[in-house]
Order: sequence, then structure tokens, then C-alpha cells
Amino acid sequence: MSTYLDELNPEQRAAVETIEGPVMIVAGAGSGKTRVLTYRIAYLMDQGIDPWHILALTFTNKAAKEMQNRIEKLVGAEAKNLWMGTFHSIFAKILRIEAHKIGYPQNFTIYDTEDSKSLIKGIIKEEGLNDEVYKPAHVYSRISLAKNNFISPREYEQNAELSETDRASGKPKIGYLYEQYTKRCRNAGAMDFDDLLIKTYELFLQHPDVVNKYQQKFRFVMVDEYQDTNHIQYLIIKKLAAAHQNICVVGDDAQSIYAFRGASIKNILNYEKDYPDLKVFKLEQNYRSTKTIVEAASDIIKKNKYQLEKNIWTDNGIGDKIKVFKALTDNEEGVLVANSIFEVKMKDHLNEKDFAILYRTNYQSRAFEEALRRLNIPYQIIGGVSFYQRKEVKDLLAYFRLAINTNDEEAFKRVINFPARGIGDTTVSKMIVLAKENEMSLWDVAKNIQHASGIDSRGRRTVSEWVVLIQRFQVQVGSMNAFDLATEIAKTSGINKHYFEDKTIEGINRYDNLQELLGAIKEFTERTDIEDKHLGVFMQEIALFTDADKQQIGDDKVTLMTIHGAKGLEFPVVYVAGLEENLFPSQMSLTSREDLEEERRLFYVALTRARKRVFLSFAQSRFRWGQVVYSEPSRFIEEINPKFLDYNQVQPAREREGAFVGKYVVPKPVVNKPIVKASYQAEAAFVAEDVSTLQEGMEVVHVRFGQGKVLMVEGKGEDKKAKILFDAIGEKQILIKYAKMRILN
DNA sequence: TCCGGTTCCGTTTTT
DNA sequence: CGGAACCGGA
Repeated sequence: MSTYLDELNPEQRAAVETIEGPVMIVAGAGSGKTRVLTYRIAYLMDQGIDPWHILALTFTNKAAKEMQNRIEKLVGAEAKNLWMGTFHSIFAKILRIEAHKIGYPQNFTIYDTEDSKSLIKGIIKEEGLNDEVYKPAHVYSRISLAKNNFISPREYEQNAELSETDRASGKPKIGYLYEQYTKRCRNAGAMDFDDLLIKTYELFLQHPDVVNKYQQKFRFVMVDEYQDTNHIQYLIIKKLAAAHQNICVVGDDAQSIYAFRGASIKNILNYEKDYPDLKVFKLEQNYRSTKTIVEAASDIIKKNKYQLEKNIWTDNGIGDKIKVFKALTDNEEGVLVANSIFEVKMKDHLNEKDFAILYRTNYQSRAFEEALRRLNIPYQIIGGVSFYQRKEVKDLLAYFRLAINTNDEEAFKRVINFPARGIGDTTVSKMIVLAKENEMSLWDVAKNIQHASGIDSRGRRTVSEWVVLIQRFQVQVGSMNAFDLATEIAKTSGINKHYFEDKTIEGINRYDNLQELLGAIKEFTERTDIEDKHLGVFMQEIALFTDADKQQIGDDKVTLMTIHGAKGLEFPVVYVAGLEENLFPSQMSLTSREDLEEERRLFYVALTRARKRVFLSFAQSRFRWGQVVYSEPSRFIEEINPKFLDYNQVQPAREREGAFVGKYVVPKPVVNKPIVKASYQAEAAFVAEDVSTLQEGMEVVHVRFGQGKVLMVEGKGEDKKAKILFDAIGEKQILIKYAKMRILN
């Protein structure tokens, strides 16, 4: 019979073989969760269940893809017919099929957070509200909170608690803004991330036939990372599984780290209440980590009050103690970690890809990057600003979006005058007013611009020329393949030219990114597993694509990412950095017990990513917002039983005068030397204007690198200002000696 | 309208 | 600090 089942321990095997009825698998870190999930799906298929009757919801696209591959190895190509993906991507797929039933076009746009915020900002301005009071980010988070709890705009305004909170904070109109926002999204044929969930649920509520269809289709439902589902996701799953009750959720309450996104640990803690005949399996043996790591992590998580009872253990060896690095500055932390990676790699004969540096916030990556670069250690950063969020990429994508859905208001506003074609803010504002007055979309106003009042003849001409351009693209969406059309749009829209002509370093980068985007589209059109090669399909693919999905596992590189990004991954050696009070745990989470517990779970996740060794590090001071911030070591270090810690080998931090400690120069009180000097690496050159202000002996107190290519030097005393323009190709640095200042990248 | 220059403000984590 | 918003001259 099926040999793969023999690889499982009894508890795992029971979890795999129990396919009928509600099941909950509580899977501790490193307990073989993914294996159980994949085998369970393979087992279902072995039992003769058609793959298209199986729905598996994962947390990231990458997890889905990986699982699909693994299952394919077990059962063959049939695995392709499984419905597997993230909540957002699966529901987007369903919504594309059913959109017309809830008044959306099939080709609806997906607004990302930036689009949503920009729309909200626009509404706030149009309503004549003060955007100091109504900060778009805040309004967005209130709306998102409401959506994730399935509260409609009307319910929001009637909800006593919510309106009380808003009134108390001086923003009574948030409910109204929510309503306007919803309306505008609908008119634009757009859904935001939250809509993908609530519209699905609405669809199910309003159309019994549709629910019935999907309930019959998905006879077996599985949910991975269940501890991180939010209320609306919970509702949808419950609805989908209502008919057959063959629902299996897998999760670990100790790894619930997405409360800020509306995830509720209660979903998993109270799961039994929903299904009285629930069968629970607990996977408690850790196969991943050493005893030291497992026990240290368990100690820590035990300090939390809210959790399911379980006892994680391992048969693995004791392993090394957890080492702590103490650094004076953030830059030194980077150096210590980079040096350690170099050493451990040699000593243990490991590869770069066996190392991960995990941190709480994205901005911490900088110091590590620099230190690693200096040692020539290859690395990759996951997270931060994703490729598809870059300005130039979004510019071009906006043209694509508009060609596909001309009502897409955010795309419209983004590119109507980009590259500049003489359609100014005044004209656009007038068009927005007209659209509102006549209840039309912006696109309709643009189309009928000849009849619009209050727009001068120049505006009329430029707008209608632009409309013709977009209409041409619109027709081509259906006839050309994605790559040909994308190239065509990049050329005729003028975007290509715009960035090609920008010869600054930034501009060159941007141009390269555009070429990379076109390359990705070319790749897409050459894929064999997809039949429809139109641009619309490509856009659907990437709408929910994140940076984490891009990660190249095969590459031999050190991985840098936030702990959130590390969910579901493992590495032989893990560095957990920035263990300072106020940073990790974050100061914003120190106000409530629940928040602190979530931070602790985050720390738990970080530790349990490691197979062999864990290093912790902290910096006594770090640069943050242009200032030095001092902190105490994190309480989490204290919470580890000292017997697991190696605290003695802490390297003393040294600060040498006049030397670089990473990016910053330590001030040295000698001024009898040139102040501004040289360039770094072969091809850099710079021209100083106003040279008189940059003479020997001048005491420079502050240097800033402005946007673009201007370096500003602010003198002391007479408050002199100097301007240095430089033009360089390749990597460059300007070194300014004997001053408290920054060394540029 | 465009562009360079200045001011001002945020600061967790992400589908 | 770094970036977005803003401002004012051409």
C-alpha cells in the first residue's frame, strides 16, 4: 500500500487518515505540519476523491506552490487540479467567476493598500475635511477593521461603540467616509484586499445557489495557519464547510502573530465550540530543532496566559547554547553578525543559504546589508518595498490596469498626466468635480471632454488625445498577447522614453526595473501551463503577488527578513537581531497584555525557525529618525533560562576614533585637513559649486543628502550652505572627514 | 506646468 | 533620517 504513510508517527498518521468530519490539528513548530497536510491531501486523492473537490487555503502563495509541488511528487500531475492558494487568491478566482451576480465586472481591479489610501485621501479632500485630522492611514485602518468584522458602512454609522470612539478622537465622519469609499470602489470596478473576503461572504449570503455550488464543489476543506485567520475568513470557511462538515484546520496558537491584521487567536482557542464532534490531534514532537532550542522556546511561550495545552518535546541532541551578542551600535551589531556568519560557515561547513537574519522591523536590515557587503557575503532581503510597489512599475501597471478596466479611478489619476503631457491638476480636479456632479466615472468625463464645461481648449485637446491612446490599448487587450501589448504600451505611453532619458543613478535603476517587468511578462507569455496569454491574466496573477513569493530558495544567499516573513520557514542557523526593549518587544505593544503576548509568540516563532544554532543580538544604541536611541536589552533575553544561554562570549564593543562604524563617522576634533574629499570607487566624480564654502578648516556640522542628486552641506556660524552636485555611475561614496556626518551609499 | 529646493512628519508586522 | 508634500520661480 501507500508507503508514504509509514513515514509518519502514530499521531500524524491518525491526523492524515481521519478525513471525515471536523478535524483540528494542533501542530507545534517543527512537528511536520506541512508533511501531514500534504500527505493528507495525497491520501484523500488515494481514497478516490477528485482533486477538484479539495480546497486548501494557505497563508502565502509560496506555501501553496510548495505544497502543490510536494503533492505532485506523491500523486502525479493530477495535483494541478487541486484548489490551493491563499484566501485572497482563491476568493479572487471565485469572484471573477461570480462577479456579475454582485454587480461587479469580471475584470475588476484589485486595489492595493496604496491605491486605497490614495482614494481615501482624495475623498477627504473633496469633502473639504482636514487631512491633518482625518489621516488617510488612520481612516483606512478603521475601515479595514470594520470590514474584517463584516460591518457595513450603514452598520458602522449605527454602531454606538464605533461612533463613540470616532467622536472621542474628533473624527465623527469616518462612517461617512467609509460609505463614500465603498461607493467609489464600486464605481471604479475595484476591490481592495478586504473586499476580496467580504464580497465573497456577501455573495454566499445573497445567493444560496452559489453557496450550494461551492459547498458541493469543495467537499473537503483544509485551512493552514488557522491561528492567523480573522473573523471574516472564519465566517467564510464555516459557510463553505456547512454542508459536508469535512473541514480540517491546522495551526499552532503559539505562532499566532497577525492580530494587527484582525487575526484572532480565539478562532483556534474556541474552535471546539463550533464543532462539538471535533476530533483534535496534537503534534507535539519537534523534528526540527535541538533540545536547547525547543526547551528554551517552550519556556518562553509558557509565560503566556492564552494558549492551548500542549507539551512540545524532541528526540534531537542538545546542541549548542544560544549565544548572545552585545553591540554598542546598530552598525556594530551588523558587523558582529556578519563576522559570525563567516566564522560559523567555515567551522560547520555550511553554505550561505543556511543562514537567516531575522528582525522585528524592516528598517533594521540596513546595518546587516552593509556589513555583509563588506565581507562579500551574498544575501537576499525578503520584504520591504516589493518590486510591484515601485513607482515606475506601478506607473506602467497603471496603464495596463486602465486598458483592462477604464473605470479604475486610481490608475486613471496616476497616469493621465504621466509622463507629463500638459494635463494639470486644475484640469483633473475639474474632471473629478464633473464626475461627481453627474454621477459618472472619471473615464466617462474624459471621453466626453469636448462637451465638458469649464475646461479650456488646450485641456480638451490633450485629454481627448490621451483618451484615444487608452482606447487603442483597450482594444488591444483582447487581441494582442501580454508581452507585445506591454511593450507597445511602454513605448507609446512615453513611459519608456521618460525613464530612458533620465540618466541619474535613480533613473537608470528605474529604467532597469521597467525592463525587468517586461521580462517577467515575456516569461509569462512563454509559460506552457497557461492557455490565455492576455495581459488581463497576467495582471490577475500579480495582483496578489508579494515579495515573499519571489524568494529564490535555490540561491546560495543569506536570507534577511522580518520574523513575520519567516513564518513557515526553517534554517540551520538563525540570528535574531535587535533584541532591545522598545524594539522587540515593540514599544507599541507594551500597553496591553494581549499585545505583549503576541510579541512573545513572535519571539517564539523566531527561535523555532532554527535547526541547529540560534544567536541573539542587541545594540545599546541605534540610529533612528536621525537620532541616537539608547535601549536596554529585551526582557525576552531574561526570559530564557540562563542554562541555555552563552552570555560570556560577548564581544566587547569598540569604537575607534575617526574610524567608520558602519555608515557613520565618529567625530574627531582635528580640522586641519580637507573637509570634503574624494569619491569612492573608480567612476565616481563630483563637481562642487560654490567651492568657497567648502574650504579647508571649515567646520561642518551637518550634512544631508537631499532627494535626487543634491548633497546639502550646512555650515556652522554664518549658516553657510554649500551645494555639491555630483554625477556618477556605479557605486559611489563621498567621504567627508572630521565631521559628524553621514557617508552616503 | 515643471522643476529644484525646502519643510515637515512619521516611525511594526502584511495578504 | 528619508521621503512626501509643499512652495515659488521660470
